Amino acid sequence: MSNPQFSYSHSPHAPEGIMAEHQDLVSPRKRPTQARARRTVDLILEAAAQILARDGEEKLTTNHIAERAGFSIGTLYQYFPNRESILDALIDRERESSDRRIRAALAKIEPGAIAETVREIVRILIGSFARRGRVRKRFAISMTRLAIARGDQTRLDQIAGLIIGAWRDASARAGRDLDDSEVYVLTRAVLGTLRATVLEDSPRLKTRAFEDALVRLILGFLRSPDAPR
Amino acid sequence: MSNPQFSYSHSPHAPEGIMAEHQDLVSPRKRPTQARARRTVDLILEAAAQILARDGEEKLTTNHIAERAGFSIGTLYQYFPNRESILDALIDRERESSDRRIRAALAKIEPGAIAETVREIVRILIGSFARRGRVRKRFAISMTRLAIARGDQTRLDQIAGLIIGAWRDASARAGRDLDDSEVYVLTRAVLGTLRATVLEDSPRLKTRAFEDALVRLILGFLRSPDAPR
Amino acid sequence: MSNPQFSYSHSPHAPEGIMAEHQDLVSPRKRPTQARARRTVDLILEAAAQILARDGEEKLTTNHIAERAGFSIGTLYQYFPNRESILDALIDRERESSDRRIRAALAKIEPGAIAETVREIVRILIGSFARRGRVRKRFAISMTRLAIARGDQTRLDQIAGLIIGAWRDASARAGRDLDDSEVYVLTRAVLGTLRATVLEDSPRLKTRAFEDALVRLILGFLRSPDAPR
Amino acid sequence: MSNPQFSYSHSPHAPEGIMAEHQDLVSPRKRPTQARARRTVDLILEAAAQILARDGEEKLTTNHIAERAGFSIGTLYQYFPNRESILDALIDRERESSDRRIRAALAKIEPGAIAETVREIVRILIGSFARRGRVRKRFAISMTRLAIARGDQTRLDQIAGLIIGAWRDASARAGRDLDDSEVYVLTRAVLGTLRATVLEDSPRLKTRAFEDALVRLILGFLRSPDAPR
DNA sequence: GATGAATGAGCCTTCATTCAT
DNA sequence: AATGAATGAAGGCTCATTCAT
Repeated sequence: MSNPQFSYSHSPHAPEGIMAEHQDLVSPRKRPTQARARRTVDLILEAAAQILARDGEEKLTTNHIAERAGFSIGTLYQYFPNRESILDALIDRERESSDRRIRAALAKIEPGAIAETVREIVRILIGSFARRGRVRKRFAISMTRLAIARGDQTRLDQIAGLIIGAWRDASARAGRDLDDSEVYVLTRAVLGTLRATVLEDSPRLKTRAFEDALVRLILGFLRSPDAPR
Repeated sequence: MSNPQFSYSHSPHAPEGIMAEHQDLVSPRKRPTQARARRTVDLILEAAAQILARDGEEKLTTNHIAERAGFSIGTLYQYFPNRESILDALIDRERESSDRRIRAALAKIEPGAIAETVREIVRILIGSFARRGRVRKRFAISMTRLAIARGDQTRLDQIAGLIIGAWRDASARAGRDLDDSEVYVLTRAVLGTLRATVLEDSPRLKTRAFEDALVRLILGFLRSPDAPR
Repeated sequence: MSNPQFSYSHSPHAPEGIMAEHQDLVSPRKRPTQARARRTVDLILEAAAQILARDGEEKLTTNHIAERAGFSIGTLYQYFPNRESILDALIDRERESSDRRIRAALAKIEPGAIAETVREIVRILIGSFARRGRVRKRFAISMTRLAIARGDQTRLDQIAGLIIGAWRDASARAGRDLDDSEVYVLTRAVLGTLRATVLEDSPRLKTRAFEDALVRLILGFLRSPDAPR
Repeated sequence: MSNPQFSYSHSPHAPEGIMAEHQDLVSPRKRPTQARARRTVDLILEAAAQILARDGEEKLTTNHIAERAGFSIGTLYQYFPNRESILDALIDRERESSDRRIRAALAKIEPGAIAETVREIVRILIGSFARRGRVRKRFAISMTRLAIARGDQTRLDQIAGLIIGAWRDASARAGRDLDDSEVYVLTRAVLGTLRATVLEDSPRLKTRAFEDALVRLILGFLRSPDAPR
């Protein structure tokens, strides 16, 4: 989370108690303690997401958001201290829902032949990116851009780490373990490919050939004879 | 080049003689004919690059550019029809200088063992991105974002294609050739990794371990037994 | 009315209840719902009218209007989507007040000898233009120019038509009726004369001789033996 | 001429010698004494006229004019002290050519029956306005607007006066002569009608019915029994 | 005589944010 | 709690005009 002290996402996993006790100048004007308030925040975020999807980033103004959400601009500022915080909350919301989906899928993988496990993982990742594309291409792209601009690793990267871990366990490999740089390169390679495919809006994403190539990339890397020199 | 008839980049490869005979009332802008004018254009682009590097994209306004360049806003608009065109010219300039460096380096590679060739290529690419990183991380990020937003594949992708080709020739491989999806994934993986490393401003970029891992990624992919399953 | 769905003139004839249910992101601007807002719109229009009168068309900039009205430029744009719409509203306002006055006067004419009726009408028209002249010659000129530039027939033309109709009824003429071209020429002649007199700022406008000449023009035309030649 | 001390029109009738001996701050930078200079001025005016006709008033900028004329902006300012003076010169040029045409046509009218004479005059006037429309509607409208904005009576009005005079002679009328107001109204009525027809871009202008109606307007006025009351 | 690079006030418009009601 | 009127810095851009070469 980019600013853990100031979260607007109401995910069941996000502890609500971290919030500051008293509000300084940058904090929200009002703490959404009541059910109605929570609903208002959701409506505002939903409006923002809609605008991002339908009209694009440049239309994502505070006034538009308030209007689309059906509130006055004043109300919006009662829940968010500034425009930035709305984007933050939006990104958090997105990331968390994405996280949940991937975690759930990973939990279902049964340990087995390494090739099978990798393919399963690849499918989950592709599905994760593809879903975004399905909902709203524009939204996905914008969210990615915003997250990157904010320096967010998009929790997917962490998850990618987990995947490596999962794979590590699943495999009964002989040779030495992957070192930091190798993990780093492998995750960036896979995620970078997926991101590029989404950004380019390539229809390849859902093809079998694409999946095969990604599997080949990972397995080839893992099975490669130890570091050349 | 986004607009071949109206380029501001003075690359030795760009024919200078295409100048239109007659400009109508809606044509972009005056073309810099005098030496002073040419220098002005360069100063403007340089100022834009500086702002991108030091202050970030959101400060890249026409007024700031003009100010930093030491000209009045009117002068800027004598040479660029609008803000967009400045970005275009900047991207062109960047891409061309990058292209030249990479091409020059590639030309020096001597055919040899595939592993060596791949390592050479990786070094060239890393060098290419490292230089960017050196100049200004922010600049690199912005340029990449701008190029992507414009649908530019950043000529690096084409070059990546060339690399694959070069590799193809260099190797006396038996098995079948790479198909489209495989080339796609391989280039995106390598470039994606490099980009991520720059964006994250990771010190890894210049380490031997990183280089090794990238080489392993490529060779592992190439040597992988044909399509799994 | 140039844009009947979005009128700023609070004429008693304009139904106020047409307000759109839902405005999308590109809709003009907020509609003045509160009393304060309504007053603001009026002040803005009043300021525009003043500037037109005192400083001329070229000073009629959005910034000047806002300043003279005593508001910030932002406020102006809360109620008008662009400069154009201010001019439109101004023209509407002018035309409606002019219409009302003329209609009211016409309603008072009692049927009688044609010569008397024509003279009454002429007096009403002169009065209508004279009032304009009183306010501000510059304003009148500008309004006329703007209205014409917009393709507006300035409702006066319609009214001129009504006059012809009224005259038609009033007279028990034998000969054939006026044809299109004749009506056209007669209205343009009368209105053209009045306009020229205002534009030239001629003191003639309020003289008896001028009134006589206009009456003579009209009666002469109407009584003229059928098609010459 | 709006500013007799500063004429750029090279009509054979306009005495060239009135020009000020030495140049003050507002005067042109250079007196076009040589043939080449005169040609330059003509080219500039011609360019301005073309832009007015093809692109409209809003494109009539000094830079555009210079460009279209094939000169640098600097050269333009060597012959005209400012934008205004170009418009003035343009209007003069137009008016003079129009004057000449009408005078020439009037000279050919042979004295005869009043009805015939009036019809001849009407035809000349219609032809004068129609020609404008034929060449470039936009140009005619713009010129008229510019002339009016400048308070020019467009010499046509004077000429209209001459026409009345001509008619006066031609007719062997009994009753009293026309008084000032009557002349004023009659000329404004005729000219106003013609102007309106051009501004409205009405196809009526060239019809026989229109001509008939105008004739009826004039004759009706002239034959009308003396001022009522 | 001619050029064209340079100027900068000023135009229209947007939008995040505040605050009185 | 909510409203929405008001704000004003800032952005992109135009164009008449000047002046060194």
